[in-house]
Amino acid sequence: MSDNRLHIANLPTIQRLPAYLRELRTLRARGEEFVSTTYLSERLQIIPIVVRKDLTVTGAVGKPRIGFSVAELITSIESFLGWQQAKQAFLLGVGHLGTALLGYGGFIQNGLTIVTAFDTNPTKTGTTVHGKTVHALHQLPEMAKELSIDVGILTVPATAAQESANILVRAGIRGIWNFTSAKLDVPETVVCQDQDLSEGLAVLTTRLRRNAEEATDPSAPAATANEL
Amino acid sequence: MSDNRLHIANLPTIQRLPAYLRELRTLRARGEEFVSTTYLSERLQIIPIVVRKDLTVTGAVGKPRIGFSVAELITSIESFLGWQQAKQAFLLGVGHLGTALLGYGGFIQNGLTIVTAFDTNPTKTGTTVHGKTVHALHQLPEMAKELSIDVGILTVPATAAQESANILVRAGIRGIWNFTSAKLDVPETVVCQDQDLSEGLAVLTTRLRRNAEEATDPSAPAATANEL
DNA sequence: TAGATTGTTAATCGATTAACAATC
DNA sequence: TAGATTGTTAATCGATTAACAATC
Repeated sequence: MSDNRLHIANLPTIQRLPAYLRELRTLRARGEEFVSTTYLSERLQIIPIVVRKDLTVTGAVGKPRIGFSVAELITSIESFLGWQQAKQAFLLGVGHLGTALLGYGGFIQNGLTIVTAFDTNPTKTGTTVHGKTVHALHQLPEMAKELSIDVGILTVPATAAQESANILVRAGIRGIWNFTSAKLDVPETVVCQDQDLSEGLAVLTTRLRRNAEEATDPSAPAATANEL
Repeated sequence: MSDNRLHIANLPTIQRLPAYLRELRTLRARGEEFVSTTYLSERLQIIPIVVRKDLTVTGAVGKPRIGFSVAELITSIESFLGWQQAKQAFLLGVGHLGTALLGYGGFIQNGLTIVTAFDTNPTKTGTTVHGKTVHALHQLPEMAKELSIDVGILTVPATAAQESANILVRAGIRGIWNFTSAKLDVPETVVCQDQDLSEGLAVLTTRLRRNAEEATDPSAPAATANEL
């Protein structure tokens, strides 16, 4: 078990970190200097020991009896997530969802700046959506060379997803945030993160069905927080 | 270990089911009658044994040497997820994201129909967005009584999220799909599914950071599919 | 029959939870 | 000092993976 293990955090932990960060920023805005895992636990409905384990992973160190420095904890989490310096992103596909993401202001706090958008539709190229110019897709390689782009956000139709991903890969982009339902083939050097709404919907409807079954059959075991 | 356990599937399995379903529908459209787990495994980049375990959970039964009936497998997954008969949904908050979801055609295939939308902004109420009328929020309780609504989709600002959730709960809605970053308090009888973009972004940026570290330090252990 | 595929049982692995020691 | 909180080590639990038997 080498030291390298230290920097391998588990997936659930990583997914919980943004929630801590949000709460911590609220505390900072209120001028709070210290925070305990007990407090975070209650606010976020996560059991205390999980909070403690999660924070440990980020390298944050607390003071017994006092808790964690809010400012230090924010820095620890941000640096762990790589959110300290904003990643530059291209958005591909200015449809409904692409437009919504262009207008979403929250990404800046989460270390992501959408630099500009691309589309193949000539009625869209040249227009400005939420303050960002929409360029023709064929301009992407050239613009990627000039700007230093880390991430491509894919909001194109599923049928155009692989082709768009190929363009991003060829342009040297290292990360793809894939909002389409297509399963993409990318080289190992490129990270592809699927953001599939149907996953969340599947969990919701399954939980609904289970809840309904419990209501009609009280002998059925209730799902624990861990199960669903 | 009672028989009831059979209907408790694990979360990762549930999240993978929509991908199988999508692939199966493509096969059905092509007129394919049977499919093997080997095929699904290759198409979706999921190892065969996981596919087999996942399909077992839905109650589907295959034929050795032949595979699963595409039609039966679709039915098994749909019924497991509760996607056979579409759930009726109200959407609250017709901003960028709400508008995008109203315009998204894919929900129907995933057992969800957005019946109508609500907003507090008088410039929006009365208008039609992607074919759906936007009603004033105060009309919600009355309309929920008339229509049989299963799910509320929350795309309001985070600051209005709890208040909106309260309205939904009072109107008797049993499931909330929460697209805001607010952590909601709801009764145990109500299922609240958080759909938080920042979780996915956290995973993406952490994987990017790790990939970059591996590139500079080849001795660092590569993350397995399981880790991230 | 041979072999591809399903389905089950056991082993491994990792994440969660519990217990408790350390500390300010 | 007493006690709340951190941090670590061990135990439990569940999901993944492996091995293999069953079957058409």
